[in-house]
Amino acid sequence: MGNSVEKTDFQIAFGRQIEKFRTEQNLSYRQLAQRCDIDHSNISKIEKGEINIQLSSVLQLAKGLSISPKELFDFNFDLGDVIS
Amino acid sequence: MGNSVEKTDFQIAFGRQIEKFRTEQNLSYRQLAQRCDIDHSNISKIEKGEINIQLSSVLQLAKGLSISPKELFDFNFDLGDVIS
DNA sequence: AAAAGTGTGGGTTTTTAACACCACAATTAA
DNA sequence: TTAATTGTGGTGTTAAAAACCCACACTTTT
Repeated sequence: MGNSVEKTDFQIAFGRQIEKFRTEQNLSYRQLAQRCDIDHSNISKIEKGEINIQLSSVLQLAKGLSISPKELFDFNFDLGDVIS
Repeated sequence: MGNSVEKTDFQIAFGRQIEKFRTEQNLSYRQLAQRCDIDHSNISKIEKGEINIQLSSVLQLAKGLSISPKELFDFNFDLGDVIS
């Protein structure tokens, strides 16, 4: 039932970044979706850390938010917590 | 024959970053592979921009190179060139 | 009140990367 | 010379992202 994919802390932190930039710009899921060619329902899942997106999607999100990919990763994250 | 995935400028630029950090630390593919749980042959492909890796792999690479994910994206890239 | 927009979740199909290998030529070290 | 290491390709399997759709309760706008 439901998700076979686990949420990782990194995915969740990344998702929060997307949400932060999206809300700063007063964009809805559907509006951002239109700008970056990602389905609005998937953007919801990305923000909640439910999917492990690819590099191409990172780029699309950066484009849709008009920021550099680097800024999307501008958050604190402890690499020591990475399991494998 | 060969690759179904096209190299994008972004993948290539990202790959160059990996190569830069890896060579700065005098690591071979196999040495980096050991540190980040990614097969050495795949690291070769990532550096050449041949694969569209996932967020989890970005994190593994950052961990293997002992740098923040943000630094991996610290390169110039013109979002205006993004097609879709 | 009606219409439009919102976040959210479900489901299906197609695409594709991760993964775990193997093989080999060239280089470097013993 | 032999052995080890390196970068580089190829392959088949499997899990999951991406793309697409829809539906619904709730809020905002008209």
